[in-house]
Amino acid sequence: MQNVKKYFTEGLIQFTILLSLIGVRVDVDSYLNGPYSPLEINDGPSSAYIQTPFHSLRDNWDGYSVHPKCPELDYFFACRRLLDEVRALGSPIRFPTQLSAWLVHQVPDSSELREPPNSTSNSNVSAGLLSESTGEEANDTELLAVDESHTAAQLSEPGPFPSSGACEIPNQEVEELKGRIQEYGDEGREEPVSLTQLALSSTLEYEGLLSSGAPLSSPEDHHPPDIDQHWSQFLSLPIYEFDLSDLDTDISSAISQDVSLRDAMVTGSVYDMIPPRGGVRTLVARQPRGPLFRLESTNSSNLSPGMTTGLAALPNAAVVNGTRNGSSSHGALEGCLDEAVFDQINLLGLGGCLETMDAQLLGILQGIDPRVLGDLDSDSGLSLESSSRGPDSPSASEVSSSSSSSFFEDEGGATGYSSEVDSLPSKSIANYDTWSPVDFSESVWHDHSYSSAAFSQPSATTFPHKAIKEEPFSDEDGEDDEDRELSRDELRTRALHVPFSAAEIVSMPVEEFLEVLEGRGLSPAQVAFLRDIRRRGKNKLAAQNCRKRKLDAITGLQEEVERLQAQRSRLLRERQHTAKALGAAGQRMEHLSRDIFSRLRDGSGRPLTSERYTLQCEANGRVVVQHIRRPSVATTSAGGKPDKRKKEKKP
DNA sequence: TAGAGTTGTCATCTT
DNA sequence: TTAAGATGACAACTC
Repeated sequence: MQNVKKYFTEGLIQFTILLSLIGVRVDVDSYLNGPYSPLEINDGPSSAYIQTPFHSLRDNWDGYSVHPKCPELDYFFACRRLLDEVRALGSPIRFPTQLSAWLVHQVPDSSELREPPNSTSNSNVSAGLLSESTGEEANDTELLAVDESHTAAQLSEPGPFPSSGACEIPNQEVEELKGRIQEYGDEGREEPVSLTQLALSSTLEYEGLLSSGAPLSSPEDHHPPDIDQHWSQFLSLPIYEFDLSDLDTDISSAISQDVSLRDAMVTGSVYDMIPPRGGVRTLVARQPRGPLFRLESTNSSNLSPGMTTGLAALPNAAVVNGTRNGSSSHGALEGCLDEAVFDQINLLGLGGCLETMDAQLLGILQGIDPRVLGDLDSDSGLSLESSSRGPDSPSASEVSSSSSSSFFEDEGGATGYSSEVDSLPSKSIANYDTWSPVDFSESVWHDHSYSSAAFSQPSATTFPHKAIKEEPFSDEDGEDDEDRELSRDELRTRALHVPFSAAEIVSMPVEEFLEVLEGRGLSPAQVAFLRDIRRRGKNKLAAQNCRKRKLDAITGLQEEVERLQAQRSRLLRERQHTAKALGAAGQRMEHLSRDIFSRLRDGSGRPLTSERYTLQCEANGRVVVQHIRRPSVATTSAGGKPDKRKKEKKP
């Protein structure tokens, strides 16, 4: 209340002084009804424009003077500052910025603030203002003194500037302002919603805040919930809301896109089920992803016997646990996983008999659509090329012929269409059973660090190789089918009578591999060959992983680009919205100016016109009526100098 | 048949 | 020093 009295007293004194200086008569009694009446009429020169920075005005928000340490000079500096600002308010371009300073705090109308600050409301407000102004001019003489006091008090209400987030206004003042706005609105001349849109001081300032990333003051501490909501919707929060919403969006989109990505570049999740060796599970480089499991679980219902055999070779616990672990982070896929697990368990039940698989089951294998096998191969991290090397593959004969021609033929370039995994049920396995003292079923589960899909596929090596040899995948020439199913290294392995398959050589731990090299009495050629096989196999997987990572990176960057584009478009919309709000505020300011001028009278009792006078808002919320000095009237400006000095000295 | 995509391999570098 | 992994480049192949 002391602040109110202070402003009242100061305003009244200034008002009286200024009136005496310019000779404008104002019905002072009307202002005595209101608590605030710092309406001043300044007739001083306004040639110079001085920009008033927001930060320099912060000391005035709570009614403090410019120099709180010098109370005795408050009045002097306040008046001087007031006059300076009045002079500085000559540029109409600048007024919107100052306008926002006080309009921000007079907006709060609960009913209106709940409206989203959309362009529709702005346009409506603008239209309403225009229509009101026309009708109001005709009713100038009917205005009441009480209304004048309210209007003047409303305009003179001291308030914070938006540069600090407009959070300093007390709730009491907010409520008071609400009442005034409502009272003013009851006259059918106001739509506070337009003022709420002035929360943005200017588009540039808003962009500056956005670009600088400076957190806008949270309105939560001082504003009613409706104001908070409005602010969060309209002003600063978009920055954070963008991020959060975009983050959510990105996550969801990333997941959805991940599905397609995984489908496009499926890797062998089957191998994630490989039980750990020595209790350490390291085959997790190919992360078990939801879409991958979904894909496999979906396919599990249509699993071919080939897949069945592959899964059958997996220990039950390993399959279940591996699947569970892999799906731990994909709760939404658990249903599919359960289905997949049950399918796999069922298949495992079948797989238990696979060790004694006979020609009857292999006959089923013959009925497998090669494309299905190809899909299974594609699901593995390692390309098995079975899809391209099916019985119907046109290149099969070529590979077969080339590979059968010479095992030591130097095949430069890509030989990626040789199937190593398909070669597993091959002669090398037979040789392995004959030669290798190492338990193959154990070596298959060697948990090598590199995530190979292909080398867990050796579960297929649990096939009775004899049966496979007896029952090739194709009913065509059996020998050619076998050969073309073998990779180059596998064929070489067979040729060299190496007691290991290429898959084993690659998948076995380095210690074991060294033991093989040293303890087998292999010839130097065989040793070099085994090293080459191992190197190529590992490099093949490394290349696959590398490509997968590259694709992931590309996908991630694409998602980032999409997210940033969406954010940019949203910011552009916000800027448009802000520009509209600013325009509406300007129209409203014009309307209010006309309203005030229609209530003011000069010394001869004539109403003030906007052509001769202009309203300027000060930092402390006071409104000053300033006489417009036209450049053409040079003598007037010369004569105005003494007035200015007088005004400056008067206080 | 040209071109894009896939895959294996090699060479090289880094860890 | 060696093994393993990562990655660019190339070639073969498929579609």
